[in-house]
Amino acid sequence: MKDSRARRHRVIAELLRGGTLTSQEELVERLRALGFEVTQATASRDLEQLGAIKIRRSGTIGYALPDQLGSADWAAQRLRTIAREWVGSVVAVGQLVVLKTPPGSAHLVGVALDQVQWPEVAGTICGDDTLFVALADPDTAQRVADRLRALLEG
Amino acid sequence: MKDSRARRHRVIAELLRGGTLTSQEELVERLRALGFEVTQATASRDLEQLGAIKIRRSGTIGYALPDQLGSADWAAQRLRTIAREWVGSVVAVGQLVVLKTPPGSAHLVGVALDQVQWPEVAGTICGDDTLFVALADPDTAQRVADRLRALLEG
DNA sequence: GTCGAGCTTGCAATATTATGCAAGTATCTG
DNA sequence: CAGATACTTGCATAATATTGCAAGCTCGAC
Repeated sequence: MKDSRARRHRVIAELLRGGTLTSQEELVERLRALGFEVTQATASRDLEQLGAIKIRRSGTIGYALPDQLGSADWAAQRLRTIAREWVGSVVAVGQLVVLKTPPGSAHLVGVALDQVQWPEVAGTICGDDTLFVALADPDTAQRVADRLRALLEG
Repeated sequence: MKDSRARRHRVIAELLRGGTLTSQEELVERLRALGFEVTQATASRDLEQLGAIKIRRSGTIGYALPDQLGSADWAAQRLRTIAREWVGSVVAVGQLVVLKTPPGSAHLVGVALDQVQWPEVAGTICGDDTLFVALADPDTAQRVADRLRALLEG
């Protein structure tokens, strides 16, 4: 039984990538199905060693590797939740979209926006309560502003 | 008591940025000190709504906002842990550093490496069991390779 | 082989988190 | 204002996760 832990970790990393692990008990079961007999305590330690994080997105719980935070649906949901709570206004001006937030909260929105990785978005920069989103041209800015506004309502 | 939740969320976001929250109970206490009387149940829901994640780095538990994963010490520790387990060899060749990992695990290492954001590293690209790290020139490559090797031993 | 140091794991108990439900509040409609 | 609807929160409890400890391995030195 030499270094079964390394193999196990490799498998866990794949499972995490799959993105459907909702509890350590579930991980234990999945591992058992693959021939690894371990307990939940070990699962806990394994997840720590892999640097896995626990995230919750509207209702469901899950473990993930840090890089998966950019994964499309999770990022989109987060942007939606965050934007609804924190964004006061959305205005397209020239090639920019300007968002207003409560004081000190622009950064929060900026990060969520960065993480969805919309291809049109060249970059964002946050002040204290204001956020600039840089687009290629006024048309694109208009489109992105519309999409953001839709997000706030939908 | 109108929309105290929005204010509370703002405060929580700041506390998260501080980076020292280790449990929801602790969050409740910190909030109480700031004049917000809520229970752990609410703290749980608040953290979900903010999209906070739970991370563990060698020993300590903590909550964070997703963007803080890049934060220096956490990223460094993760790289170290990951590299030790997954990196087989480190070779500098010309302006590249080439890392070998077990099959399928290169990506894991690549992400950890991206996240530490070493300034010399121009970029990384991962195959299945191989990882190229691009540097400006052979000298830099040599230095980075050394640093990586030090990480594996230390 | 035998001993010891250093790891890994399970067990069991503790600690922490999540959530169904009901009560309390605000909001809207007429 | 009355009634309906939608949110937010606490309480209590269920569900999950973490950890001290002791047992069992592995490896290297003698």
